[in-house]
Amino acid sequence: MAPHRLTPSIVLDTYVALADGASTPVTLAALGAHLGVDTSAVYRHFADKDALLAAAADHVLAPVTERLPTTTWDATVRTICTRLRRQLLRYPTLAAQVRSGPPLHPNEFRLTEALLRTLTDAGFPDEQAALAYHAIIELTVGSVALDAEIAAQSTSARRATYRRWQRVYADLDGDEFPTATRIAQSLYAGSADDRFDYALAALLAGLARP
Amino acid sequence: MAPHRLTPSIVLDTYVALADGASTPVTLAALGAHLGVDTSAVYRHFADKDALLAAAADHVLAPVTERLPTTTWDATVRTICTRLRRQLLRYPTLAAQVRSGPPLHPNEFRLTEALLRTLTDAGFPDEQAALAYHAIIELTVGSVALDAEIAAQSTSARRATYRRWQRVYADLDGDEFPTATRIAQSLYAGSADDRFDYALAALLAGLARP
DNA sequence: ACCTGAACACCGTTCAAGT
DNA sequence: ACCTGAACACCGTTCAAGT
Repeated sequence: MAPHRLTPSIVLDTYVALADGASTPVTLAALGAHLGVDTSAVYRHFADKDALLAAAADHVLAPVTERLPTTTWDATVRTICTRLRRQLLRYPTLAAQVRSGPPLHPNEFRLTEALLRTLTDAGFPDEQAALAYHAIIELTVGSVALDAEIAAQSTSARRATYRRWQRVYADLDGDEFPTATRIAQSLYAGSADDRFDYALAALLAGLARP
Repeated sequence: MAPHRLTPSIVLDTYVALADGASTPVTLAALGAHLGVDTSAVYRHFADKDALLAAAADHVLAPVTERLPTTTWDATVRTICTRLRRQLLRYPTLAAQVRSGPPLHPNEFRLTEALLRTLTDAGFPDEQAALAYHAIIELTVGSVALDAEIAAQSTSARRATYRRWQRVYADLDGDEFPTATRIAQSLYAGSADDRFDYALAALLAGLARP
């Protein structure tokens, strides 16, 4: 069925397709099955699974820096971060790879350049641009780690989960947890994307006025 | 050697001790060996490894809310976040557990209450307190996911790693990456803790002045 | 009642043998 | 030159058998 003549890019594309929306790691067995090839054949083209994951993770970041808006600096930053978050939430098993190390691949370099360029063009001195870059990346990439598990669920399942958590807080002992019980219905309100947007807006506002 | 009479808290304490500073998952085999007990004996006291991890993660958060300062609201928030980050960096294999779900254990409830209480006392309306809480947690817990791998290294090894990364950016093609190459020496400057403090201060400033 | 020990399923990885 | 297939190490989990 599938071609028995592998190339790195065929392996990569197939792996990315399998990782799309996958909340548990994609095994090499699954990859081999979809390629119509023995599990071990992949080792001809990638040193190990980690190398394949790294390549796949960078592959998925390509859309992040395409055709960026040039209206205001914070609109550009928000676009980059929203796209980055979106891609990482779509490929949760690759997001771990992006978190684990610094951006040392082509599309990650482009992402870094775009953010740094936007910040320095906006008037941030070099050192503050670097600190702002780190802050923005920590919030954006970090937020994915918190939201990934829930993002994989359907919209209705997600809302039900959030409601369940709200109830847990509402049902706590009011003497020990007066604030949590009182504002339980405000916790996990709206979507995770909304909460991220709010956090990013606050961070950018704070970075601009130190 | 070790007692063959297990209790949940003996299992828990031993597991936490093994997880201290461990950058790779602590296996049940390692736990059994240190307890002087067969691997499978743990299943008498915890449903599975996930339950053990959850209990260990919460156990480690106990110091976060002890004797909090009551000077200013942002000093309190910073103390909570610094302690939380510190504990999660110390136990990287448990940090993943904290990230994966919402705070639904005793010490996590205390942490949530302390943050929400501090924010509402500072004058944040309920809805904004909840959004601020989520933003603060995303940055703090998320930052650990990015810094954990490096934090496990010794100070000198860490500095060498940062210098290596700076050189990678400095050596990029200057035409395609003009900004990254120019400010390469400002990237990964100082410690990860410094960069986190900067990010948290900016976030808190932005949250206070929406 | 609690632990042991063998067994199983799963997964990444290696390597000699095939074509 | 490239893939197959068997084998290995590792890890979480189950369960009948021991005491």
